Amino acid sequence: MLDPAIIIEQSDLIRETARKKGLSFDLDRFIELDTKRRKLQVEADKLRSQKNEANGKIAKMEGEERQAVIAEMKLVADQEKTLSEDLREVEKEWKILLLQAPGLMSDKTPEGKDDGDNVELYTWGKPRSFEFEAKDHVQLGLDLDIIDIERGVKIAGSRNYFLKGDGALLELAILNYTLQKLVAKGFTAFLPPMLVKHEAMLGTGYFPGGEDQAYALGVQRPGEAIESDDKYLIGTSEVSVASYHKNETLSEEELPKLYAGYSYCFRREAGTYGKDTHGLYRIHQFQKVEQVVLCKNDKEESAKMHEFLLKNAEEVLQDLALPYRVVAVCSGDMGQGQYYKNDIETWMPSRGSYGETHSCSTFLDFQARRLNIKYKDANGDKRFVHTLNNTCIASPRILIPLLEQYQNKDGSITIPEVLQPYMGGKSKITKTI
RNA sequence: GGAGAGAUGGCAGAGUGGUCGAAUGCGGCGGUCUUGAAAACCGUUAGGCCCGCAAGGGUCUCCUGGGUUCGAAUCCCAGUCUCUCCGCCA
Repeated sequence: MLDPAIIIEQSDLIRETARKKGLSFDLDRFIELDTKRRKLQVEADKLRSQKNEANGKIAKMEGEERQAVIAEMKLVADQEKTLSEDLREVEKEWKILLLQAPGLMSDKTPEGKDDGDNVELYTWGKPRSFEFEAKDHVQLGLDLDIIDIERGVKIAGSRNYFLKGDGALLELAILNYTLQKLVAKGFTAFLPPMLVKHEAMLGTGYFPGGEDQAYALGVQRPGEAIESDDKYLIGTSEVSVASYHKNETLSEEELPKLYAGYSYCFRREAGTYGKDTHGLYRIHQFQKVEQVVLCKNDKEESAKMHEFLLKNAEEVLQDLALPYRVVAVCSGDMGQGQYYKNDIETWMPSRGSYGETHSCSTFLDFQARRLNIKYKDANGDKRFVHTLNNTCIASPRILIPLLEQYQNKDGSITIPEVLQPYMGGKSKITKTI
């Protein structure tokens, strides 16, 4: 959410930002409503003030005089009621629009329409060249009996899978390794709720707009029965962890908060029919270790944190010796609330390209305003924190490059050294039976 | 799932229709005293919105949303959450 004052005062900038991000935001309507809202509030406040003044007096009056004033105030109360209703109506629409206003955008963000316009900043590592015919992760998983997509689909529908045996253990190893690494860097580990209230989705900026992508429990959809739970499955632990301090005022000394959320993530992937249907790339359920940061309301500070989060994720890929590149996400591929965003794309041999595995975002105070998370600064003033987040590892997508890059000619998979302690010391995944 | 109790400021806790945004205590902050500290004493100590260059003023908020009333922390309705007891259960 933007500071409403900014929308009014810098309307040209906001209009431009909405255009660049490809968002529709009815700025003119917002300004119109804002003007109306102020006017109505001034009038309503005046009538309320009249009422309050009379209330004190009526208590002390008696007889006819009292009855006369009460009769008079009855009229004022009626007027006030009508006016308040109008005000409430206007505010309602005003708030809905405010939630749709685009967050500010960094100068560093390249302008573009979609992910095709993202700009590569640098690469790390070299894709492996195979001296034998390499398999893709689906074939490897099937042959080693560690990934079972067919049965996953049988049980849970399209875009579902089982991880099995060493496949299951490997995923846990990667996640555990990553979490430990973050904890060693000062992060606090979180196992957050995966089922959250509407306000958490709203506060982090996924709603309104992203309702299609979230699994909802007990919420009425067209043609479906109504149930009483109004709960949503998170698409990322960012939703729960960033909301952790909702409606709280922190002290400046305790910032930055470095949080590592570990959870399953659920995504409906609506509107992606036919896209990335092969293998474990685009699926409905995965596990992720997410970095979430709350820091001071200072662009330099959040830029520093952004760099920090990016490097943490890169380190994990470097530990795993997986080649990757970092891109600057362009305006059109960025979310409503994001100020600056980098994706890390890891080399995936079977795709013959880099595929998105991480997403690092700076929000400034966009989320903090919605979540009402403040801190008291050195002057004693209350300010909204800045929030950031970045994937540290997400699996099973990361298994795609991992399995494919680490495969051997005999069909076995070498387990990266850093993961071996998390796999009971095992160094290879081989065919069992 | 059944029965009951409750939700008030940072915390504890009064207040059951009329100057109540709210007593009191604790905590926090500032000060007096002190070589320093403690104790004691004095003062101060919520947030949102609106008007205003500012000083300042108005308004809203006692879980949330409606309602009754000239007037609601207090009365009514709905919802949420917490606690206790019983049942069920990973």
